[in-house]
Amino acid sequence: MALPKRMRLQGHRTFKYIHKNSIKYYGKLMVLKIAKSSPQILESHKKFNFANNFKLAITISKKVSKKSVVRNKIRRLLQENFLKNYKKEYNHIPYWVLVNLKSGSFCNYETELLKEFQTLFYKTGLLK
RNA sequence: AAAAGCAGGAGAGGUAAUCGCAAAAGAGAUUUAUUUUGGAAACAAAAUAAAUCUCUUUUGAGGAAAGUCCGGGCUCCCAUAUGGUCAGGCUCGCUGGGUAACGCCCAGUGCGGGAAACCGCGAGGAUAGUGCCACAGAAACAUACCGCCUAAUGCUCUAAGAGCAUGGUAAGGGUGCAAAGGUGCGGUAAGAGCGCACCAGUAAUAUCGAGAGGUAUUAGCUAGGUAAACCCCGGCUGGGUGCAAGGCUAAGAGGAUAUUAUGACCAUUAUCAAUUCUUCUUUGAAGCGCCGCUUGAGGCUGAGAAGUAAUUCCAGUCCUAGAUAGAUGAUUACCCGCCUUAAUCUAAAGGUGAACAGAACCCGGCUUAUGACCUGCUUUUACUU
RNA sequence: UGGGCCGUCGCCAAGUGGUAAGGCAGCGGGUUUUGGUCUCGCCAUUCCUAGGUUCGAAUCCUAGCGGCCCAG
Repeated sequence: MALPKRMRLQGHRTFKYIHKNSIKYYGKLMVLKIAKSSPQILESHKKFNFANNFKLAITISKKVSKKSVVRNKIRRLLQENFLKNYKKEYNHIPYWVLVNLKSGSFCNYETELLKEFQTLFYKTGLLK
């Protein structure tokens, strides 16, 4: 399971925008950053219809593990878990979410990761 | 026989289905814009373009994609007619060949290791010059500490002879990683390639080889090590920049240069417009919005041809990832392989599909990582003779 | 993706081929009724790892491992 293209965040500017103007929710292993969508940024991508959608991105730093295989596995795990709880009605929530994994060893704590991910999402109150 | 370790080899499970992701192609639907046709008009139809959605088909990571250590392609900037020379750079440095090129590969030579099979080698020059060689030692490159010698010369004592000086020596001792080729015999006052035999090297000649070199003969010809110290010799090489290279798509302002035009005979200077180059600013953006972006020194097959081989040539066939906060995942079934249970065998049940690891402009190498399998070697344990 | 720097005792470090300085910490002794201060002694053996050059490498050369920083 992977995210379809319309739900991904794209482009340098969007990430700059989120880093500047966002509400942050801290956990032990990760940080959630949430911002209202600003579809003006995406006009240059020439995809007008989905600019207002709910969008998500997951970033994992090299400090988590140096091997890109491990980082890919973690990303897929989180995306799968997100898509299981996701419904089509949520499509029209105009928010962008960025999940930032901090440094640390994740290899043994897969279940803990997923728990944190869900509790943090519950805190934000976006998906009900 | 089993286990462990080391080295090398080929290879990196297959087929089908469901859900999900990416790219390409095709079909359909919706919306918007433009054009054409019909019409008095409303509008209708068709075509094209853009955006979105749905469906179908095809395709979708590696041997190292890694490290970024070399060599290229491609790219722009600087220099430049072309060629040569010099500087700089180079872990380039036995010979011949291969390659687009290489510091890579193949074959040979020499040396080192080994009983052998075989394995390894950065392998030009130390009489072109300079530097360094701690401690020790007389001395680290040309000297004499302890020694050895009185054959020669001088002096003293004097019967032979002894002592001292001038000397002669590099055999012995000691020092050290290293001390004027080594061992033995002769020779000598004592010694010394001073002479001889054998061994190591060097040079000349002859001969074999395409060459590095090999073999033989002759000549006493033999002055430490270090160039992975500077350096010398030969060889190669324009310098930088790396796809975040570079190019394209809005508007405005300034600068530079040349050409054309105007006025003047010309030059110079001034003005204006266009082109070109370039800098800055603005806007949501001008770093993947689009191109570069994947057909290339390409892959596969051929007991094809040439060659010892690397490799090249020929024929046939195929198009087989192009993402951009970054697609390749999950589940199930069968086959195949392995393991365990059980065991005379067959059959059966269960488990497992791993290790290293993820394309980011593209190729050729090198290096490093790697489970199970095959081959070889070593060690340990058990059994038999 | 590209580029640069570094690795020496538990910590901070000096060391440009010839026995690996020094400080802090630690351990032991002395001084003190006891502790601190002071003082004396001890403490690197694989200089991140593996090869090579050399008579001899922390240092020179090659390959790897690890850490930090910069560009955007």
